Amino acid sequence: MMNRDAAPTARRSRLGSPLPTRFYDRATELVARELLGTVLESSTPEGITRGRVVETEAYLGPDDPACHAAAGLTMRTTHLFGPPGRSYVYLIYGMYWCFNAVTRERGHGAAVLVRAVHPVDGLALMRRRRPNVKKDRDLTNGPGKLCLAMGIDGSMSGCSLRDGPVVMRVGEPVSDDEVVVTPRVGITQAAEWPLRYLVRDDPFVSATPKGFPRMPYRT
DNA sequence: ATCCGGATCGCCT
DNA sequence: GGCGATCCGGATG
Repeated sequence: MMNRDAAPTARRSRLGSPLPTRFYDRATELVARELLGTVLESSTPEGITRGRVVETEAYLGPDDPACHAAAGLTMRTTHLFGPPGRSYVYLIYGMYWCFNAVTRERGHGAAVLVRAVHPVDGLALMRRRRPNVKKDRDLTNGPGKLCLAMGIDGSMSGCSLRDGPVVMRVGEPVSDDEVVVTPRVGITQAAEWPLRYLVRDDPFVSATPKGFPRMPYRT
């Protein structure tokens, strides 16, 4: 019983270094694009899981009506307004966690939501954490799903992504021609803004809603 | 394959 | 008081 579903086949190469803090202190759209191909790692008492990032969304800050920063600095958005290179993990719909990497300078309030990863390590642990999932592709093809599979929750919000327990590492780069851009999923404000980035043809990318335009990536 | 409602609760108006 | 940066299961075509 190996690879019961299609293909957890992301390259199992040497472990990359944690991304430097300056990686995050740039335009959020660029960080979202360049986060594709990096490796998200989570360490918990149960073990380590890793996944290759295959889908992200940029949330630009106070002038982006879909971004939590648009509501100003509140208790919940403390870490969103913190320094770049840290996690911002928040609860949605009262029951799911969403993982973000904070971008820009401290106090700006921008971040990149990781929407899907392709499992690289700890697949057995991911399956154990999601006992009702039948096909491996449903383990991590959504922002709430990947947090469940990787054991990421609010206690990890605000952690340094160089020190853990959640770490982002250098991975196999994704070329521009593999990147597809669409509007962001599940929002009503600024619903047309093309700020979702995904790796074309990766089976772990979440579903693109009907009617969404798909654009090539243009620098 | 696609659509729809229910779950569940912290946060903001 | 109402609404989410969602997920899942059940109904429908």
